[in-house]
Amino acid sequence: MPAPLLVSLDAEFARLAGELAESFSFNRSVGQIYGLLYLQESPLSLEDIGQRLSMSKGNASINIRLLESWGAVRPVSVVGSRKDFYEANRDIKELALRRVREGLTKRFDRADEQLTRLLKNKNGSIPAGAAKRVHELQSLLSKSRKALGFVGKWL
Amino acid sequence: MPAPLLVSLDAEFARLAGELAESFSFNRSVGQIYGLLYLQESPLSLEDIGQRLSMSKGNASINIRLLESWGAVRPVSVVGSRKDFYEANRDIKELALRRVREGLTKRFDRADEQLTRLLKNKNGSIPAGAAKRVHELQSLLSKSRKALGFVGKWL
DNA sequence: TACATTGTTTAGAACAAGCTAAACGATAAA
DNA sequence: TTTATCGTTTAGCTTGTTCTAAACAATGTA
Repeated sequence: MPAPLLVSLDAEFARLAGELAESFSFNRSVGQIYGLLYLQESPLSLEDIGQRLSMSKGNASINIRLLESWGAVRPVSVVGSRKDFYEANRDIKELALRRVREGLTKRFDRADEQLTRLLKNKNGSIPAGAAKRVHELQSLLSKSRKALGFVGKWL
Repeated sequence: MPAPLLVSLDAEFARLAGELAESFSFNRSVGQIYGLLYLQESPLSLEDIGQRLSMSKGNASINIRLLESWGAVRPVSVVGSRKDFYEANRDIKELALRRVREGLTKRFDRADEQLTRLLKNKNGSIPAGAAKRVHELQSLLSKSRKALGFVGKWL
């Protein structure tokens, strides 16, 4: 299938959003969907989304629920229609900050916990140097967790 | 192959590092290699690394060069041996900050550039609302780029 | 020079992610 | 109740990534 010669602003914008999403290790579809909704004046249905982005409704369904779970899109009811409509939460700053904070907090906590367990399990058979380095790591984790509270302060 | 009952601190720590790396969308091997080197008292050769982590030397070679390109490990010469030896750069804070800053700067710049080109190409056929939103985006990008200069200030 | 030792590259196997199309299930309308 | 219209789930295809094993290249040594 040859690429279309003239694409709409929406489609092109969604394409870019898909690429950007991929560069952040999201999948392409969530980026395209969010990008499409970001520009709309009014909410779109799943069917709209699938058609405009040439993607299956199954795929649209899965990824719109992902976006919903992050608070990146909101379901909107439309009178006279049984369909689900969605609109974008355009506060990207707030969205991104929350996601970064939550994601990092979770991983830092998990890492800290695992290191503590490791030290406990191997207790007695740990070379002094290694123990020191693990503790340095935990100290960095602790500082990082605290610093997360200030993320976005300059935005 | 059954999992060994008693694993060394090194091996277990490398395993955790591999998992953590995966959670940050690196590959497992770079995490394991860096984790292994992080704890060592003295540099290890490629062969050492492959053996201790049960990975092929080809894989070790590729990923150690990746780590080297990030400044996460340093090659160290050892007198009396032809082998390449490596030690970890343990300044994780500096490593992570630089990587985050560089990665984000690159992506922000690219996105900004693409948006500008988009507006130019589609000029005339852009709804007012859409144009406003694209400009809001660019404004956020600009602020974010400036904020990157302050990342890590609280660490 | 011939050989041994080391790192790199390559071919392909194994695996994981993402997507489509179709089956399915639920719900509202007739 | 039957039918039509939706969203969700599933099975399987495609694609990209990661890894191993083996071939290869480079370099030092005898």
